[in-house]
Amino acid sequence: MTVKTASTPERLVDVMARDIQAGVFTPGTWLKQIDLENRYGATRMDVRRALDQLALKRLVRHVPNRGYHVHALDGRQANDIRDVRIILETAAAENMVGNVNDADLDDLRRLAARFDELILTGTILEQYDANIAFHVRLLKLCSNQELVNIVMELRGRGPSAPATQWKTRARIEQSGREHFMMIDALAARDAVALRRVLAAHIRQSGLEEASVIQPLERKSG
Amino acid sequence: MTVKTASTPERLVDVMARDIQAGVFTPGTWLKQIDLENRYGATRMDVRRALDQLALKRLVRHVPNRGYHVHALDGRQANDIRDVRIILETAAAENMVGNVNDADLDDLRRLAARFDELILTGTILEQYDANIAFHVRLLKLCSNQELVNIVMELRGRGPSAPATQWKTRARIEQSGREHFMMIDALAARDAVALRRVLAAHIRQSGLEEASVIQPLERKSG
DNA sequence: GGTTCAATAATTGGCGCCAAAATGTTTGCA
DNA sequence: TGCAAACATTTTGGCGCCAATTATTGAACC
Repeated sequence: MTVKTASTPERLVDVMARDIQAGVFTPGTWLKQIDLENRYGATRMDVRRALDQLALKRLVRHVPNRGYHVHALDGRQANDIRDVRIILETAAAENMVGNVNDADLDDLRRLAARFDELILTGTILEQYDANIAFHVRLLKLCSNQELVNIVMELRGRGPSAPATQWKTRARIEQSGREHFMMIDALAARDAVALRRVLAAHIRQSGLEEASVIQPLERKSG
Repeated sequence: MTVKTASTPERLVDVMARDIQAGVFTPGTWLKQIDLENRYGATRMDVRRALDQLALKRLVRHVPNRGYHVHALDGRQANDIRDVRIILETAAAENMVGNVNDADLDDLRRLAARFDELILTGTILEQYDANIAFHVRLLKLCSNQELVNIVMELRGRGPSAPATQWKTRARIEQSGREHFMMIDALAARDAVALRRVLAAHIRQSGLEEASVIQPLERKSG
């Protein structure tokens, strides 16, 4: 009863990470190794290796002699991750504006349009994938590959699961609009505008709440 | 013939990572599993697990059926990592200035003084540890724990190995001075100055070359 | 004498089994 | 009937062995 087969065992971590992020396993769920090897058609050793790596990525938590369970990050961690993403992605904005060309813009318009289509017609998972595709393409404009890798990892760890992220139809439609606002800012080579849209998009709040560079929160007492 | 024993298998990755960063294994060296289990007194399974996690951290590279070898990052990666560190640590400067208190400053002065002592009397590894201790204490001033974690990881991955980092006595002495400059900036609650010193410290170059916020490099043609 | 090919030795990597621990269930007792 | 203790089942986790692949050595041939 294998739902998804990972062609290479190397990619099992990615498939599992995607399932966790997409909300297939809800936070707190205990991930039994037998279930996982059935579901993914993998050997026990591969499952254990993947679990270890997911624990290193903080996506799951390991309790000795009890197993692995999906890690639900508390509000503080979610806040911290979101702030780091804003720092990095807004820092990359200037670089992206400097690197973008017409072919990039065409690609991005196509991917943004596809996301908008799927708002109406697609499943949650399809929307998730289309959103990722857009953002990966966007990040590729940044010439700092390490920054891209870190942002991608944070995106996976943060509360970006569709289940928790796109709570309302209004919110997901707003995300679609923001995609086009990013493209417009890129086309205009307007780094400041791009930073504003990015920060707002990451905050998942209206533009009016977003400032370009916002100091981190103080230590909570 | 176990050189270092890892009390808990959980920490084997950390010990190995530290050895790689400290230059015990030079880049390119093939890490034979048998040698590793002898050196660290670990089982083969633990060694393999640690190797996998180090590969995930990009500290070693895996070649199927040939083994793992220490990964030497090219100049571009080193650049990218350094730039990300500058972005994150300078972004944290304001937060650190806002959080610091007198007890923190005392700790930092003590650790900075210890580093300076070890410049004269200590081994390279002792200097390495003292330097890490100072920077860990400094980073603890930042209330964003995720940012701290990422910076620590980058610090491990970057070209921060003593062998490559502190090429000259002049350079390591300059590092010691910069530690105190950071403390002075913190004591004065001067975030701008702290950013300048941090950026220069990470760049390992004189202050005159460092700007507060420097745009990332363009895509190289 | 140099090159190629084959046999040997060494190393990696996967697979499975079995012990230890924990959870859930049943049974006995007050 | 409620609680507690012992048993059975499930699940994790470690350990070792053996096959597959690669490096190395030696020999034969050109």
